[in-house]
Amino acid sequence: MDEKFMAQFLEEAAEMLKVMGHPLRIRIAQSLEDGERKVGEIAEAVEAAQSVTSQHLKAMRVRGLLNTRREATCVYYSIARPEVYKILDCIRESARRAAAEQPRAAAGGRR
Amino acid sequence: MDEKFMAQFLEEAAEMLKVMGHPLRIRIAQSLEDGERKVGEIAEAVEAAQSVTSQHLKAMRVRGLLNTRREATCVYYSIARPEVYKILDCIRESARRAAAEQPRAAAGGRR
DNA sequence: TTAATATATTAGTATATCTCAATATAAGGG
DNA sequence: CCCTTATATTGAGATATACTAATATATTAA
Repeated sequence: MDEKFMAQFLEEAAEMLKVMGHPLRIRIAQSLEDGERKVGEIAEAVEAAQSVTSQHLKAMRVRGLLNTRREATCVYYSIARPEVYKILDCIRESARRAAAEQPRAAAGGRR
Repeated sequence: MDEKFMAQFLEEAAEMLKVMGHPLRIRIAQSLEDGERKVGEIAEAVEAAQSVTSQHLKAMRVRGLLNTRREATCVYYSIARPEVYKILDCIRESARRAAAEQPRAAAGGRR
């Protein structure tokens, strides 16, 4: 790969990570892991306002992370790139490690 | 894992991704993949000013992604968390995919 | 103590991001 | 056409981030 390609690719990779670097957007991605969902369903799943959810969905879509499909008045979003699953896996693995280090908190045990 | 733990973990995971979501910080991480390096070496490797490099290193350190070790006047940084390697792998895989889709650009072939 | 080297911090400014509330658009039903 | 439902966009204000240039700190050597 030549330098220009690599430099530009780095920019895009960074964008992708940055977009995934938001709690709500991670939850949105998680809510789409089992397949496509309507905006309303996603908003409910992540417990965020419709407007906020829509904005985050757009941020993920314009960077190519999500696909959309319209059906009547509803818009269905789905995961468009394998990187999204990879990142979710990475997060889960990280959570497992964190849980192993903080067993009480992770188990919900009282202090 | 209880909800509070999960919510807090999500915050931290998001922070981690967000920190990695910067081209220079990705390059810094790459420059540390084979082991620890001094700040000056890192700055040279990523072609950034000392001040800028130091600031980004700090951002990564305070989030627990990097460790430091002082030796005389030099400070050595190293990767502290497995997630960093994971993310770099994810990026490389993504680059491979992108290269497969854009063979000319990726190969540096002329137009 | 002073100088030299390596690294860190600060201040200032520009830009980006997030959230909220309100409003706009799109599609279908009556 | 008007109304309803679903989604998208906009504007405002608050906060965060990035970069530059300058300065401060730490460690060692002389």
